[in-house]
Amino acid sequence: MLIDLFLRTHPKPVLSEEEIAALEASFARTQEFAPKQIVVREQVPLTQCTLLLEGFVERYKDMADGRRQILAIHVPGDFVDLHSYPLKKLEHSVAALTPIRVAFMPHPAVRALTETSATLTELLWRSTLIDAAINREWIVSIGARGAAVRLAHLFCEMNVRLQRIGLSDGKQFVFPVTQIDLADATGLTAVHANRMLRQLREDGLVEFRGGHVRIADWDALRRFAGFDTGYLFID
Amino acid sequence: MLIDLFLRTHPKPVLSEEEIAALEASFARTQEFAPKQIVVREQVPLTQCTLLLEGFVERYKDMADGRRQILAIHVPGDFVDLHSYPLKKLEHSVAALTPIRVAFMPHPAVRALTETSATLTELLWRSTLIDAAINREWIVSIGARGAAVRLAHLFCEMNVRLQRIGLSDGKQFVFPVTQIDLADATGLTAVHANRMLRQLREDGLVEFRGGHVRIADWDALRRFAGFDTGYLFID
DNA sequence: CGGGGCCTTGAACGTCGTCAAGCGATGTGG
DNA sequence: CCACATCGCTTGACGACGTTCAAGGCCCCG
Repeated sequence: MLIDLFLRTHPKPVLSEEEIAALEASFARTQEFAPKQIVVREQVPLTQCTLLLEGFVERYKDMADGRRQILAIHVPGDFVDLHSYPLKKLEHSVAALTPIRVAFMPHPAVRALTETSATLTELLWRSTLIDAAINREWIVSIGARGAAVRLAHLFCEMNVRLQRIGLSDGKQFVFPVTQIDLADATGLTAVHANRMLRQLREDGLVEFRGGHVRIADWDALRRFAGFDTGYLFID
Repeated sequence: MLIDLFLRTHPKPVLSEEEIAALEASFARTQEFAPKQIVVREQVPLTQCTLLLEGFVERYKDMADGRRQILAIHVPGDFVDLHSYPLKKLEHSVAALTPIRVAFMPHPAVRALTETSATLTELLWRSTLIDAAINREWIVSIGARGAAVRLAHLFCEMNVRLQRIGLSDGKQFVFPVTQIDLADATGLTAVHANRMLRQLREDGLVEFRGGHVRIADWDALRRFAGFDTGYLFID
C-alpha cells in the first residue's frame, strides 16, 4: 500500500475502508529520482501531487545573491507538494537528498476525493496545515533561538518524525544531509554550524557525523532545545 | 456582505452565485475585540473559524525565556484561523493589534461547504496555503536576509496586501504596529530595528513613524528588499 | 593521480544584541 | 491640575554571537 506510511503519521481523522481504498486508488504511478535531482521546480504549472515513499527530500529557495534557504525536509509518508493542488504551482523547489521513490496523485484525482468524502478532504487539508505549522516553528527557531539551540531543535524534530515511521529508534537515525544543508536550513553559515555541532557533541547532547545523528541524552537535548511536540500535531 | 474583501483577495477559483451565497450564509455572528485582546489562544479546542472584517491582528508565539515571535500579520479579508478547521486547535495565539471586528464560521458549516462544492473546498484550502507560503517567505527573510532588508521586505509585503483591499494607495498606508512588534516579527531587537528604520529613512527608501508607512521610492525599495510578489499568489 | 565536495580549525571582522539613559506623549490618581 | 508611572522611541557604548576569509585534511570518484 502506497499510503501506509502517510496514514501512520495521520491517524486522524479516521477513515473508512472505502476511503482508504479510494485514496490508494488515486495514485497514478511511481517514479524514482537520484540525489540532487529536482522533483518540483518553482513556478512550473503542476498537475499532480507527489507522495514520498522512500528517501529524503528538501524544499528550498535559491536567492539572487547565491544564498539558499531550506524551508522543509520531508521524510517517507509525507506529501511533498500536496499544496500544489489548490495553488497550481509552487513558489519554491523540491529536490531529492537521497535516492527517492515517489507516487503521483493527479490533481483531478484529488478533486474527486474531495467530492466524495469530507473526511478525506479534512485529512488531506490537515496534512498540508501540519506542514505549515512546522514552517511556523522554523520561523520561531530561526528568529528567536540561538545557533546551537536551533540545530538541537531540528534534531529533536527529525527524531520524533522519523520515530513515527520506524526510521529512528529514539536514540539514533540516519539524517542524510551535509553540514551545509543544516546551515541552509537554520539560517547559519556552514562554518558556524560546524562549530555548534562540535559544541553539542562536547556537551554530551547529540552527535552528528556523516549523515547520522546519535542522541547522547534525549532529555537533556529536549530541554536544551526547548522542544515541545505540540506543533507536530501528533494524535 | 461579510466575504467581500476575502473574495477580492481570492478571485480564483471562480465561484458561482450559489457558492458565494452558501459561503456568506455560513457565518454565524460577528464580534468585536479591543487592541491587545486575545482572539484565539493556543492549545484551546476550537469549533469555529474567524474571518477578519476590520482592523489588524497578529499571530504569535511566546517563548519560555520571554522572547516573542510574531508569525503573521493579518489584514481585513483574511481568515485568521481557517486552519483550525482541520487542526481543531492552534499551536500559536492570535491577538488584536487594533480594534477589530470579526465574523465566525462554525466548523460544521465549513464541513458542509466542503461537502457541497469541491470548488469552495479548493478556495478555502488555497487561502490557508497562501498563508503558509507567506510563512515560508518569512523563513527566507529571517534566515537569509539582513536586518534592514527584512524590514524593507515586510513593508513591501504589507503594501501589496493592503493595496488589494484599498488600505494602501501604493505610496503610504497605516500599519498599526510598534517598533517592538516589527522587531518581534523580523527576529530583531527593538533597538536594532530602530536603527535600521532610521537607515531606511535616511536612504530615502521608506519611512515608518507612528504606525504609518510612507514609501519614498517604491522601485528602489523593491530592489533593495529583493521583493517579488510571486509568493502571495495574486491572480 | 588529480579534482572536488565536505569537514575542520584559526583569526579577524562586523552585524546585531545588551545595557543604560533620556525624551516625549499619554494616562491616571491624588 | 499636577505628580508620577508607563509606554514607545531614540541614542551611545560595549560586548557577543555569528560571518568571512583562509588554509589544510580527508575521502571518494573519475
